[in-house]
Amino acid sequence: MTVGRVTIRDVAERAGVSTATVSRALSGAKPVSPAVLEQVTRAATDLGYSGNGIASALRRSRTDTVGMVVPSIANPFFTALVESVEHALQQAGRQLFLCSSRSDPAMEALRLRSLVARQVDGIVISPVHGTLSTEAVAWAAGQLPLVQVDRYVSGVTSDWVGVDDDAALRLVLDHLAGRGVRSAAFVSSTLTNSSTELRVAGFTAHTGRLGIDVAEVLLGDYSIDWGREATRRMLAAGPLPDAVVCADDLIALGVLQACAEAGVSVPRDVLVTGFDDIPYSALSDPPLTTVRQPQDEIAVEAVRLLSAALGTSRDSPAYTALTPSLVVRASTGGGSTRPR
Amino acid sequence: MTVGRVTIRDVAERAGVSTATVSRALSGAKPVSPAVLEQVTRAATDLGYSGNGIASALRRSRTDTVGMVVPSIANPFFTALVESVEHALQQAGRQLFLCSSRSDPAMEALRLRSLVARQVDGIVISPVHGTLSTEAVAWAAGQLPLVQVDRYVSGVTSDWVGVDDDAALRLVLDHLAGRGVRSAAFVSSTLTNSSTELRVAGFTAHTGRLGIDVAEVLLGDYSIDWGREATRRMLAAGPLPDAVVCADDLIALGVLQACAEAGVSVPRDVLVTGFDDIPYSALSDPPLTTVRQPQDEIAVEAVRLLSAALGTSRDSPAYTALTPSLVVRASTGGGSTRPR
DNA sequence: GTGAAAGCGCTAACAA
DNA sequence: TTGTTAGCGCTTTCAC
Repeated sequence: MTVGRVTIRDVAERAGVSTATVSRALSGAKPVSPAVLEQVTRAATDLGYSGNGIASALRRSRTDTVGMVVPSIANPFFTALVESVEHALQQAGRQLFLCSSRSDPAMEALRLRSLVARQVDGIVISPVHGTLSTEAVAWAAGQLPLVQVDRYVSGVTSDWVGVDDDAALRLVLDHLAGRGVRSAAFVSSTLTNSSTELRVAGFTAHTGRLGIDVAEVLLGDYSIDWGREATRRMLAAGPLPDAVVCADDLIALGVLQACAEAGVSVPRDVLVTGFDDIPYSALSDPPLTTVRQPQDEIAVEAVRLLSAALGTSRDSPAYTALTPSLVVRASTGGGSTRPR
Repeated sequence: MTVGRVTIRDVAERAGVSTATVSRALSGAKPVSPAVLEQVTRAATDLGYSGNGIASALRRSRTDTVGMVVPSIANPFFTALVESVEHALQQAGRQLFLCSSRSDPAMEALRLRSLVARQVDGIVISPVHGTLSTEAVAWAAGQLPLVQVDRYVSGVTSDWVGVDDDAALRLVLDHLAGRGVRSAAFVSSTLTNSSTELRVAGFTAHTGRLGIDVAEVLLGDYSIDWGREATRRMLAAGPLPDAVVCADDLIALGVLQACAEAGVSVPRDVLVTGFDDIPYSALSDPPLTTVRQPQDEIAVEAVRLLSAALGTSRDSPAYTALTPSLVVRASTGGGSTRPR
């Protein structure tokens, strides 16, 4: 039911003061005499006054709201990141306006335009695409403070916070080498964003360093379906390598499922690793060895950078790569150092 | 970098017309001569004009934005629902402002106040608590159109869309009875919201009808951890019943994990069922028999009801319970009707 | 089809 | 400490 909205004037009249005083009393921005404060508070609650954030935002030209754009909210990695960011913002008295770009650069551009039009104070974004996202992200970064997380597009002057992908692949491949792996395939998304590129590069570099044979590099998208599909293709083409390294946990879960369907035993016949450590990676059959991202730290750092940017005009951009860790589970033979 | 914002006046000056004309040209609300349209469009793009949604919202007193409040965005059921709602809204030219209440009524009240202050056009909410959420939800429903989804609080005059929980439990228990189950436990969240209550009631009613012995009803929260914990308690207390019925998939995944740890075989020693059909329920060990919610339909109907409410002042509230379906997987012995 | 002008609800100078 | 006043940027009558 839409009731005729009660405005600050109604409260002012009832309290017998000016609207300015009501504003000051309710916001607590300027001192107000105790008696008046009492009057105003009474009047406001009596009338059920709840303020008009739009009018306030227009006048103050700030909304105390930060926009966040992620490629997907169905991916548990991003939902965890979103929760962390929301939590960090709350400490700073800000709200989060969340948008999903559905891995579509056009949708992403739309979301960015809309966030800028809505005058959010800043933006946290994990861009969809390494190049197709550039224009929109660069434009938005020119309008207001913007921090990229997890992924970044090149050619945009903005802060970035994410994980050290090279270090992550080093952890994974050192671990696999220790398990006696001599050949490995990499299942990833298409090379359309920075972290994917860095992971593929890391895979190539560290297999090279360790003398592990690169059986195959399959590029699709970050989904369970793609992991399943990629595995079917590999199985159709011949025997699997010693290990299948995946660029995220969803892909790895799909790989595990396809292996189970095909009667391929993990870890006996093949070792499988994921990336992100989403909650479900501990529950699969077998549980998944994976790279844990410090998403809480990523979120805190992103919010810190944004808050800093809200004050100053422009510092030189900060690129912060946080250190990942390896979670060893049964999909690579578990915690014991049993040789294969 | 915050550039001095370009306003409608800048565009008007450059195009040599009035601000009114610019507004009409850009919004397409009123007809404008082709020549002027061209001029204005040029000027706008030249200057990189992007409009001020706040000012527009204040003037038009509508934001074309709908707020959504869910208990958790970590729960895949809610993220799927959110994606569906977002998609449905997009068709209607509206945006979604998403908030998580983190299963906390106080946080929920905060979010609702904030959404109302931000003048969203309407609200879609899945309330945290059957009684503790009432005040805030009722207040918000008094301010603007509001639709409850999945769960509802009693005592609030608003539309509701969800699933028929009684029918769902009938599906589950008929299936289990067909598998020869004579005793069953129910693992759920505490009875603090409508759908939980209805699921427990459905469990009680249909076990009674089928002559299935109710071994235990354990109440905690909707999480993997609680499912694991509840199972450990049952195992500590004695042998498990023939089946463990869970109020959602997260709980069921926890139950499966605890069974695996304890060396209890599913489905040989015990049958397990979930609720929601989240993506990971097909990937667990064993894959989970579960109730599929028609979340796309729920979302579409919720948005339809909201759109209707935006026009009219008040219809009598609609309670829409959609029909669920059963997805049979290995955790209850799979699709075959192999008797136990 | 276009312009002038009023004003959405609020807050920040500036006076008093 | 409080009131008066002037807008924030936009849309929308109301004239022309």
